[in-house]
Amino acid sequence: MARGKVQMKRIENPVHRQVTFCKRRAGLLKKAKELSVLCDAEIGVLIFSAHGKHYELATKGTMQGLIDKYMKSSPAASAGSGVGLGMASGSGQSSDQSKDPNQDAKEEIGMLKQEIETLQKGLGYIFGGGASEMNLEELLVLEKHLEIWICQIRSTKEGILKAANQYLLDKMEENVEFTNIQAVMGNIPYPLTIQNEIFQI
Amino acid sequence: MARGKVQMKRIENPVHRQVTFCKRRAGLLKKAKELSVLCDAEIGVLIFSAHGKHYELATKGTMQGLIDKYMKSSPAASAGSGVGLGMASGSGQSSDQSKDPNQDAKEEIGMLKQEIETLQKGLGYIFGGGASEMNLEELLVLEKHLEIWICQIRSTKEGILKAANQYLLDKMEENVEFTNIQAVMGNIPYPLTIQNEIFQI
DNA sequence: AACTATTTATAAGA
DNA sequence: TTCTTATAAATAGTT
Repeated sequence: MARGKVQMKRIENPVHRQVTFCKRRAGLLKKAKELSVLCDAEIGVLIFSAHGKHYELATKGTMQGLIDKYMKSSPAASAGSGVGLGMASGSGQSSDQSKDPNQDAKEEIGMLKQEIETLQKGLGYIFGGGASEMNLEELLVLEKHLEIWICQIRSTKEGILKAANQYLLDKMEENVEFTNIQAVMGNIPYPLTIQNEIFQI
Repeated sequence: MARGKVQMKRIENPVHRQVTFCKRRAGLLKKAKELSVLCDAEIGVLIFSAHGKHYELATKGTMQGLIDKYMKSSPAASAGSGVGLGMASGSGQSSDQSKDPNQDAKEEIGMLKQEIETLQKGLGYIFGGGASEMNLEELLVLEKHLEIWICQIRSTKEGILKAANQYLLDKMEENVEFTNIQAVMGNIPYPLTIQNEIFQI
């Protein structure tokens, strides 16, 4: 907000990001306190930095008290899908007569958030600690895996192209004409078995 | 903060207080989201108005998840995992007035679904489209990304090694002796900013 | 950590 | 309420 607009995306420069984190964290906590004082509201703020450090603010009482209050007034968010990594999308929307459409929306939002959390966990697992740093050894392992992965992709690509050629040759013998190679490619099924192996380190 | 300074004390005029509450609440949640996105932090905000209505925001996952995390790490410093792949989620949830709660909810659901789609795509590329297959074009895209990723890893590796060399040279000048190169490497921090880029296709 | 040039947030008024 | 606008605050980039 000064000397240039800032893009609303993760700041990639770690130093810059850390500085901004400090500044904006202070700003956020200040704003929270002000809102609490001015409007007589009870406010809790929890901040977990990407590196695991945490900061908190609770106006009027303790964070624990606030959490208790939240637990009581919140529609007990316990889902536990246990999706895994081969999940299907979409949200289960109960179609039977539900009383309050607003309540429905809230439930759906809760479910979606749960699903997002699961997905993020899956990705985080793959990338080894999410936004944290990797050490040299981990880098080497990752590099090796990526190399293997690329090899397999290239070989799969080759397989696809060969299959496509064969397909075309076969069809040519049958005197079938094609003008749309995309359509042909789309018709060729092929197994893609490479990925599931890669990241089971 | 405009057209006159405001005293930092409870606003006595109820109408004025309510208006300010609305405005500043929105501002606080916005700031929280921004901090989360810019600095890759996980943030939860709980607001209880004086009259008991409550509002909440949880970036990255659910408030429940955040609370669990908070409970575990308790008021003390500790290391967390913090996944985060560079996307933000969350939104304010209100229990009473907003311009149009129904519209808000719909928008939020749309955003969350969008986010899930993005995440699934990321996972899908890795694990092969959920259970489905990848077409040639997708393979090419993936190959390209992997190539870029490997390049970045190699450049990061190089950076680490250079830093390590420099570190050793510096220490040698100080006549410090090392027998454990691992320990030395472990002391060298470096940024690894590659992950968040890769799957933002 | 300080310092500004700017961008944001927002108090008051309509 | 919502929009507008003058002004206070926050803060990005620099030093």
